[in-house]
Order: sequence, then structure tokens, then C-alpha cells
Amino acid sequence: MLRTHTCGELNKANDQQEVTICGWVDKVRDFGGGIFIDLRDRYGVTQVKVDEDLPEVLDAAGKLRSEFVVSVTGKIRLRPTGQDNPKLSTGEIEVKATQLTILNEAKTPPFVPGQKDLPNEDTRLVHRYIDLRRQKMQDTLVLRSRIIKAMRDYCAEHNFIDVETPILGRSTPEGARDYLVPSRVHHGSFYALPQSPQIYKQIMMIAGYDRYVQVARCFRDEDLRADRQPEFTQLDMEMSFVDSDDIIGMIDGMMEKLAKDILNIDLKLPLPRLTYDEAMTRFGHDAPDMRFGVEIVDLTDLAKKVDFRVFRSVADSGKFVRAICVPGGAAVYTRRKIDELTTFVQEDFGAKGLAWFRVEEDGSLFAPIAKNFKPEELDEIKAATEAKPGDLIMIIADTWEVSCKALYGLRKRVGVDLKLYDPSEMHFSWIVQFPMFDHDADADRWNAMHHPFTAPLDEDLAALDSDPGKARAKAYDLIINGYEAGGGTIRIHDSETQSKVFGLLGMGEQDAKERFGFLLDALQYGAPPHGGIALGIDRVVMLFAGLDNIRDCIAFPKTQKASDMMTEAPNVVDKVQLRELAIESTVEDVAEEEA
RNA sequence: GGCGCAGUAGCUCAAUUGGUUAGAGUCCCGGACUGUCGAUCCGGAGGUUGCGGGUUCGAGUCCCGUCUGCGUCGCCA
Repeated sequence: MLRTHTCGELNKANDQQEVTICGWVDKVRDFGGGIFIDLRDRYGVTQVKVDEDLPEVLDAAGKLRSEFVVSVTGKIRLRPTGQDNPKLSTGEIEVKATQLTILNEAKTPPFVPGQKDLPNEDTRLVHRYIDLRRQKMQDTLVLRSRIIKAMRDYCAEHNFIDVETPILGRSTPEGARDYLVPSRVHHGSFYALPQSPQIYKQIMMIAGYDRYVQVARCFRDEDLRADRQPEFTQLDMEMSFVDSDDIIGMIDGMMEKLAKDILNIDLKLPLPRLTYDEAMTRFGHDAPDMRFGVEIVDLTDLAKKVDFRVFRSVADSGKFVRAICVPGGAAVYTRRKIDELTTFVQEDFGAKGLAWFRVEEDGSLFAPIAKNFKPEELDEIKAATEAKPGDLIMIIADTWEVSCKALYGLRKRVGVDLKLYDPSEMHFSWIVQFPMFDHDADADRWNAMHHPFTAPLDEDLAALDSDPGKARAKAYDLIINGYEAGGGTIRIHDSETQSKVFGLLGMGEQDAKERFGFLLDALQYGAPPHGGIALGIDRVVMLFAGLDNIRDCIAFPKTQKASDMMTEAPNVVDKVQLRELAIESTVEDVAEEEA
């Protein structure tokens, strides 16, 4: 070892000890006759002092610049009285350098890890090796490591077996786009990177490994978001001889452990569960942030009897008039801000408009549209929304779907604008009983809400024949602070139900066989009842770290256009490589760009 | 693919209504200084205002296009 200690562990107890520490030069304070060096590694910062009595060491120290890598040997001594630095855990001591070796010089960095103003994200991503030296990034990656360890420990305690499944798999053109990998041996054929190890883990169940877990990398070639990367990591689990409650209970226990170990929070189990219908009715979304109220109120019945044409025609045509009441919203949302919100719901969610009432100090409702309502109708709106003076009532009159989306969007926005929740609070809950299918209006067919192997609720089995839209699934999503942190289902394990579901999805027997033949085969050789879940590790880390951006939880993330700014992936490859794969690019200028 | 925000010195930002030689802090280079920890002081260097067009006597500023990053809708079984 080139060092005897790290830069974060020395203190008074080490006084007079001879040590060697290594690290990066965080800061140099040069007084000519004496130089202070803050030496940093991932454990902390230790002050090195070079005194005048050793001119050659002073000389070497004078050459130091930011981010040089150095080794310092010297004796620990207490700092003079009054010179302690309470900001550092090592702030009571310093190393009196007797030997200083520059292990490596560094070019002047575009930014330094300790600087106050963070550079733009593209600069951070290009020089990720410097960005990763930042305390916050190191803390997050350490947290990530601890979370994954806690997850693995928990799974090991509960008899799960860690199994690796292939990265090179078979493309199943369902759901997200696949990342494809051309085969050199089979020209014209492609592997697909897994969107999840779904099929493999089900096969592991059939193979009798009744508790499977994997920290699995997954790939989806879809557009990015703040909480979404094309390449992400999930804790993928599957269990045999279980029903929904067993999986949920298992994850309840894991969350209890994580909350305790990582955040020292005592979770009350079981975690609250909400049905999908309830979530949509109360919050307009299947992953609501339940750290604050502002629930949706249905005013459709009221709207049916008012003169105001906009409301009544919507209500009479079987659509919905729904509202949220924003506490203290009147002061924050001026007419101009409301105009912005109106544009927001129109452009982002296709709403026709946004109706609103301001509750005045005297309790009356003010709005340009108020004159269209009788006083008792206004009272009724106020009562239904439980609005108080200073509140702002926002109303969307539209289809169920649009009202859900728009009110969810508004609720989320006002939650942030008005700081309606404590950002450090953690709220865990389950959304259960998702619909089996949603209807694709364009193609006039059913789509699997989760995936085609999801089992229906026992009591909804009959609905598969009578009214597929009403059939609910044995599906469950773990929601943390309004993010889908994980989701899973109990799988169909009998071929009769499976072919019925394939039929509803418009997949003929032949079709299904071509796509999932291997799984269907396997299901016929003694498949136990089974189900599982996958937790988005990047998101869990983001939430536990209190971050709002998944890139900060990933060592080497990709940009919104799915490129890696440091390595400049993806890149154009040599024509020779392509020829070997029997592939030709149709992009003309790519070749020219190369030349 | 749609909508929105951003791009000015290595970094973080400023620049009045379109008006002189595009400024400041930091970083960098040189010098001074023995108790600093955002060290201090003196001096210096550093710019294709993302890129390409246009309008104008004059463009960092206005217009069009484009690139990159971010947010969001679509998308994500």
C-alpha cells in the first residue's frame, strides 16, 4: 500500500503518529514561507502543512496545482489553538509534511469538485471522472451501493437465489423498442438486449428455483425523462407458490429494512394499498404523490343541473366535470399564472380549457364564469370542494381520461409551486388491481396493461369473456413519493387462461407460438403458480437520496438523446465491421462525415 | 415527433430601448506574504457571444434555420 491512512480518518488520537496519506490536491494556500494543502480522497480531507524548515519539500509543494495526485509522509500534530476547522472531521490535526511526492500531475481541470457553482450538466458529463469526485456524487454512489447490498442481504435472508440471465436475447416486438445486436454468425438475424428478464425468471420458476433474484440491467429504446434512462437497473424477483399478497408482503419487509437501514425511518407495515380505480378517482393517476392531499372532487352531477353550457353539455354527454381545490392558491395564481396553467393543460393533456373559482375573503366565489351560476350552485361547488377563503378551485370538464391527466398534472404542479409537502418525507404505498387491458381506440383492440402473462383476479376470470375492459389483474405497483418504484404481477400458469388472454390481445395461436413458443412450451411441463416484481433501483436510489434526477444516481448516465458525452457513444463504426455483419447503413452523410 | 427553457472567457454569470474597445468573480500565468481553510495583496493573459443565414448605418440583443443540453407531452407491454 502506498498509504497508511485515508484522508478521512485521522484525528487527535493520532497525534505524533508518522503517517503517509495519498489523494488529490483539493486546494493549496501558499504563504511563501509555509504552504497549506487540502488533500482529498473519497473518505475526506486532511490538511497538510509544509513548513519553512524543509526548503526542498516547500519547493515541491509550490508546484502543486488543483487535482494533482500526491503522496505525503509526515507526522500528525495538533493545530495551534484556535486554528481548528470544525467543518472537517480531521479539523483538529494536520500532517507536517516531511516528504511530498507528486504521483501524477493533472491538466488544469475545466471545473473542480469543490466549486460552489455546479457547471452545466453537459460539462459534468463530458468530464464525468471529475464530476464523480464531487462529494455529492460520491455520497450518492455509496448510498446506491448500500441500498443494493441491503436488498441482496434481504433476499439472501429469505432464501432467494441470485441467477444471471442472458443479455443477448430474443426480440419480442411488444411494448418498448428493443436495442438490437446484429449476429455475425447468422447474417440478417439480431439479438435483442433485454427490456427485463421477464421470460427467463418465469422459466426459472418452472425449473423449480422457487425464489429468484437478480440485479438486472435492462434496456429500452424509448425517449428519456428525468426519471428514465435507456439503460437502467432493476432488482428483479420471482417467487413460486405465491399470490399477490405474498409478493407485496415480501417487498413491504424489504422497504421496512431499507427505510430503517438507510434512512433510519420506521415504516408502519403493511404499507397502504389503493386500488387502481381509487387512485384514478382520487388522484387521476396510477402513481400519485400522496405526501399531500388536494384530491380530485367530482362535480359531474352538479354540472348536469347548472345553466353554464360548458359544464352541462360535457356532463350530459357522459363526460366528467372534476375539480381540485388548491389551498392558498388564490394568492399564488394570478390571472396570468392561471393563463399559463390553462395553456399547460391544453398543450400537454389536450384539455379544452381550465375553469376556476377564487374563494374571496368573505367566502364568495369569484371568477369570470361565476355569473353563469346561481348562488346556491356556487355554494354547492364550494361545499363539495371544501374550499376556504384564499383557495383556488380548478375545474376540468372533459373525458375521464383527459380530466385525470390534466388534474394530475395540475395537482403535481401546485404541489411543487405551493410546497404542499415536506420534500424529506417518504411515502410508500401500493397501487393494486390494475385493469388487465386498456383499449386501443385506433386499432380497436385490447392491449395488455402490464404484459400478456399477467393473471386476472380470480373473481374477474369470467369477465375475460363477458367484459374484458372490466377485468382486473393481479398486478401491483410500489409507489414512493409519486414515482413508480417498482411493479409486478402474478403470472398466468395455466395454458387455458393464457390462450384466452392471447386471443383478446389479437394474438392467434400460431402468432403466440412464434413469439413466446418456448415459454408456452415450458408452461406445459409443470409450471407452479408464480409471480414477481421488479424494483427500479436507480429510482429507489434517487428517492432515498432526495434527488429529482436519475442521472445523478448513475455513474455513467446517458443524455436525453441517449448518448454518452464522455465516450461519445453511440458512434459510427468501420465499414469493415459492418460488412462482417452483412449490414449497410442507409444514412448517406454518415460515411461522408467519417471521410 | 410536438411544446418550452438554456447556450457569452476554462468555469459561474452580467451587458439598459439594437449603439463606443463585450464586463465581473473564479480559474490560469508571474510576483509578494508563516497559521490559512472561499487566504490576502499586486500585475498579466484569456472571447468565432454554439453554428449558418437574414434585417439594419450598426446585432450578444431582432427574424429564419440548425446543433447541443435540460424539462415535458407523445412514447415507455
